[in-house]
Amino acid sequence: MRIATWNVNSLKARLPRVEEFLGYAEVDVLCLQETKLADTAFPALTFSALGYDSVHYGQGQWNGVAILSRVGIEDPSHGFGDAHVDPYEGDARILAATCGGIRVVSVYVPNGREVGTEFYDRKLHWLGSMHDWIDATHKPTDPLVVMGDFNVAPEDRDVWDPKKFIGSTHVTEAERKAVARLEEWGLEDAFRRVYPDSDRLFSYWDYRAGDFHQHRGMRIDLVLASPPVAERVTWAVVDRNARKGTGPSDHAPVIIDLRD
DNA sequence: ATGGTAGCCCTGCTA
Repeated sequence: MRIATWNVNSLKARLPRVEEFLGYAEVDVLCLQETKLADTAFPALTFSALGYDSVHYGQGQWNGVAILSRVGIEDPSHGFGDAHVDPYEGDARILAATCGGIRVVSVYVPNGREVGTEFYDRKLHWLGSMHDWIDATHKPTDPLVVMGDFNVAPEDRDVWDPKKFIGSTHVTEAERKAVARLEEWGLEDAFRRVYPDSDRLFSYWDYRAGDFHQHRGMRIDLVLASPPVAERVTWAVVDRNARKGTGPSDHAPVIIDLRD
């Protein structure tokens, strides 16, 4: 079983690239973030024609998350539920569904903008609420994968130049602790399981200043898997070709293979 | 000092 996550930075602008990706990548499950579409504009029929069932949780102009699957898609749900505060209430940032026996969660964590702003504080709050929601509704023994754009680089080796990021969002102790808390709960960074000793393996490159071609990137798109899923991981890759060519997203897909 | 690009829609805001 092959699963993948991709922040597409507008599915309307990126649909040809997503169709192309589905044509060669042989993914069974694909989580999308930043579709920037209303649910009524989501191209479910296009995906259906390619063999994928899909669910979408969108709001229109911003955010928006989706799950595509060719191994079934059941019991979709979105948001944290009434028991947990969503400091970005109204934003379409989290969607879950069961695909091929795994509870799959597609997440788009708030960016945080700048340290010291209310946006940064709400990002940390949002990550805390996601932890509490996961803890209240799942068990580490469940087959669970939480994947998407976390807007956090877990370690210094996950950014192109740690010195350049001092004082910036995505790398602060508090953000990293929020991700580490998910790992303490039982989720494992599936990409790191395959590449425990590698550095500078990025999933995002700013559009500006030729960052992609200068290898100035960050690894902020994560696949966090519970033990029953993590122990099935056989392979992982960032599809850097999807970041090249005409009209790419600023993120590349992260692909994880699981043994059956 | 604050660039550089892309995508959205109130050609400014968000990333």
